[in-house]
Amino acid sequence: MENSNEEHKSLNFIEQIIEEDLAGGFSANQLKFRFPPEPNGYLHIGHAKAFCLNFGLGEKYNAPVNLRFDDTNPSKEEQEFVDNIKYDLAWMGFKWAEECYSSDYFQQLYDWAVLMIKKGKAYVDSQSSEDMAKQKGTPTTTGTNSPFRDRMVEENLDLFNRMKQGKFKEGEHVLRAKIDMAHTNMLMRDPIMYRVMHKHHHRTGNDWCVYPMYDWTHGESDYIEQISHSLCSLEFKAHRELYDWFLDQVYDKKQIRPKQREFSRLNLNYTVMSKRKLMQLVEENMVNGWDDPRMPTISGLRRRGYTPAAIRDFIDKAGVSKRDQMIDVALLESCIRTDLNKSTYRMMAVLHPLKLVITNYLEGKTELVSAENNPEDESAGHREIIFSKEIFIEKDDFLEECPNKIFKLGIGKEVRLKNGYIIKGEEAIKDANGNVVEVRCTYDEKSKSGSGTEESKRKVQGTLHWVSASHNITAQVNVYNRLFTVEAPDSDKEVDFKTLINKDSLSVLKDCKMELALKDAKPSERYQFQRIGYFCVDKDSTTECLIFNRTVTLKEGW
RNA sequence: UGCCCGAUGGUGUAACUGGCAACACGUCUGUUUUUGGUACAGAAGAGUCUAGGUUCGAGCCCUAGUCGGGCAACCA
Repeated sequence: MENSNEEHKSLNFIEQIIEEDLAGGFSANQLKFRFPPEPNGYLHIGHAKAFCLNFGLGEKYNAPVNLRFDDTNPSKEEQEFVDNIKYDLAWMGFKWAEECYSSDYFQQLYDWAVLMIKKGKAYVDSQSSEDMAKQKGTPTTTGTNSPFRDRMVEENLDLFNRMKQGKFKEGEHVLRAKIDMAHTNMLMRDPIMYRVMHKHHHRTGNDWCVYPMYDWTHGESDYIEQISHSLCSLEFKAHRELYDWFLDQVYDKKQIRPKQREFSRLNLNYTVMSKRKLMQLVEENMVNGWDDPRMPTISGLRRRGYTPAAIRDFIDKAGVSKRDQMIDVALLESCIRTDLNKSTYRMMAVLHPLKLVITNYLEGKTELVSAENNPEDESAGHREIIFSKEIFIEKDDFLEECPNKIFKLGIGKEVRLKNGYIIKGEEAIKDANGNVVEVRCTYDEKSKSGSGTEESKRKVQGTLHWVSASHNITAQVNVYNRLFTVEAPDSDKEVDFKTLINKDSLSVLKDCKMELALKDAKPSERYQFQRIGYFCVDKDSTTECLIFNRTVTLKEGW
């Protein structure tokens, strides 16, 4: 059918590059992408931009996307991180074509390096890193050649071989590409390709005593896997020149030549995104682990109650470009509200209970009231809730002298109890300090919700959620707020970001009263607590003590 | 001081390759509502960093400047 109103979704600049390549004759079935995390930390919302982009492109063009662990530095990398990264990606709903490891290519990389030595394109340098740093020059001054730069091929071959055999100590020798010590791009000044490391590798064990550097490894790995478009963040822009140079050393024109392109990384306000800083928060116990619901990690967001759909929607709305982006966390929150609004059951839970006694309600009487499970979804049906003479309402929903325009219960003021009756405040019982500890009220017997009576249709200012005082469960609620007090905790290098942590980022409420229907709630289930927000059952929850994490508040009015 | 990127409402992203600056989030109004939620209707808010130039016409092209970011790990 002709669709003249078809929404023309504009392409981001990466998609435009791909479209241009396609228009220029590149075959669509040669398109191939990759997501290349280093297994030295947990995935966070910033990585989500990269993996949603790559896997999203794979879905859009029906092209394979490899998951490649960039594991060239055994001193920082661990199997634990590999496992968690895979778990997160699978949870997000992404399917990789192949699970690859840069370490799978160590032999090929080594062989190529030997070839480069033979062609006079690489040499073994035997200086200290300090000396090499001095010779590197600065962005404005050229570097100087290493005294070992013109070693004989045979000597280079011999040394490199013995480096591999483990005959040297760490730091004694490195293999360098022979490019140009006067290059304006510092990365081109004879970059290091291999260093000696006597470390156990999570996959290759103790097979290797030399490990390749990122620049030498990444592009060649892309080439080996025949990746068509190698997408990375902006800080690698300057590396592109080296990426291409290394590729030139091994490139065969019959093969696909990978193309590196760079986009800006995603920042979220009121949090930090660097792996190093997140690691610090974990190690110094400022949070309870990588999956603490306050962390911007995928595992933290998951535990907080975020859904894959909401995260993907967020990344989609954030877009892809080449300028620094600091995205308002309100956008993330809007995405999860939109998703949860249509899917979650509405429940009644009182976080700060205040006892309310209906003086004219029969002692010992109970009745069932009907509640809609989800007004956004007719098929979700209804459930019944026990109503009784004594109930709990939210402390904050009672204001002794309450003006009519405020939607709360007051003395002499009427409100509706959700799904129940209209009540009128009569008396506030206080303790010695003047705190209200109980409220007495009367109810209008004819005002029962859904009864159809004139009285039930009365308009009152305010509808309160409630829980029967003798028919409820007590549960714990973790109320989470932003982890930092300022929008950009890491913007000022003079200020330690840890001093900017929000002291109220977590409050644990242990005496919350919830309706009986929540009794069998299971970990990771999500609910809306009416008038409060969205909550997710925590994984540490037990049948004896349910724990709910607040995902996000409802959009706050007034 | 060198090189490389970038600059569009508060935030983010568009503007079909030069033709009245749009969308989302946020903000504010109103309507509906047994959630101060949702839904719906509407409003405010940028004249596209600055100055020149090319052009009938520039957010898009050119030049210079300004501002922001990146680049000198045996990290990735």
